[in-house]
Amino acid sequence: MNIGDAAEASGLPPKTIRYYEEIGLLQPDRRGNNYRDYSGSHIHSLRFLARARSLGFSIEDCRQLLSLYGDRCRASADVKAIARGHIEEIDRKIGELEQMRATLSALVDACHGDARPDCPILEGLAG
Amino acid sequence: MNIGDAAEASGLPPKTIRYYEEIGLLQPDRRGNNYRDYSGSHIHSLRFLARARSLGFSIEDCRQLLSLYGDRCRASADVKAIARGHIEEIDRKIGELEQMRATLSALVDACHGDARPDCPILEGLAG
DNA sequence: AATAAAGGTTCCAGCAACTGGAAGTTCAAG
DNA sequence: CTTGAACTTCCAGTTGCTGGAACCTTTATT
Repeated sequence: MNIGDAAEASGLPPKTIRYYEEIGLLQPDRRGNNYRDYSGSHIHSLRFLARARSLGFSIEDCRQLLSLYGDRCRASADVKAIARGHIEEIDRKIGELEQMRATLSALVDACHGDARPDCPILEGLAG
Repeated sequence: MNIGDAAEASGLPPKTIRYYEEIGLLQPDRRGNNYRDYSGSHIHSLRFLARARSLGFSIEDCRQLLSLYGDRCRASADVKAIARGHIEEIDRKIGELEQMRATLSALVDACHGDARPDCPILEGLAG
């Protein structure tokens, strides 16, 4: 299967798939014409990667998850630990964003937002 | 005022301050020895930038906000529009993260997380 | 059979917003 | 006078791709 079809099948752009190969996430076979050749299990891995990335896992997390995915003797505890760590990270980010949102939205509410130059938002930023 | 003191006064690292200069956010004076020289109003701008960045405004947003901040004839509506746009962006990000969190946390809850290889998280990622 | 279009290949550059490090001034203290 | 801190510039690396150039192979059309 050519990279274009692999892209179609996995939902990842060809560029991204080549990039994943470059950083050693996934090594496809090569055909006589030097074209990459993706098997069913490659496609499976690509879809796995696509989902893991869409859930916000870092590339390094993905590397570990993929390795655990391919390890028939893995302990589910290892996977769970990575996922838990990632949830904590997500919670941290959500917290930060909500903090920003609250501050910002207080400033926006205080601003009349018309043609006059007086502006509580800028004043708030100026401190 | 030297860059080290400006860093101290603004809370931004010297590297960041130089970077802001490089991208044209803020032009300090130069002394005879080629050292950068920051005035009170420079410090004010740096603190403004530090706060705006900590609220998640992009550098380009900051550039506009800083320009509005320095414009005595600005309309507060312009500022409010930028801030509103940014809040929307924050809301979008929060939404995405919460979506991820929900999916991920369902997977984590389904995973027994012990020494056995059976793992709903990996199965979920595999699709 | 010739050719054009589509899809493959490599490599290099760039995005955001810094950050680290090297190599070379200049300044302040003892 | 020397040591060390703080300053200068420039280049490389971070994360995770993405765009483009230059070239090769396959496929479709004439």
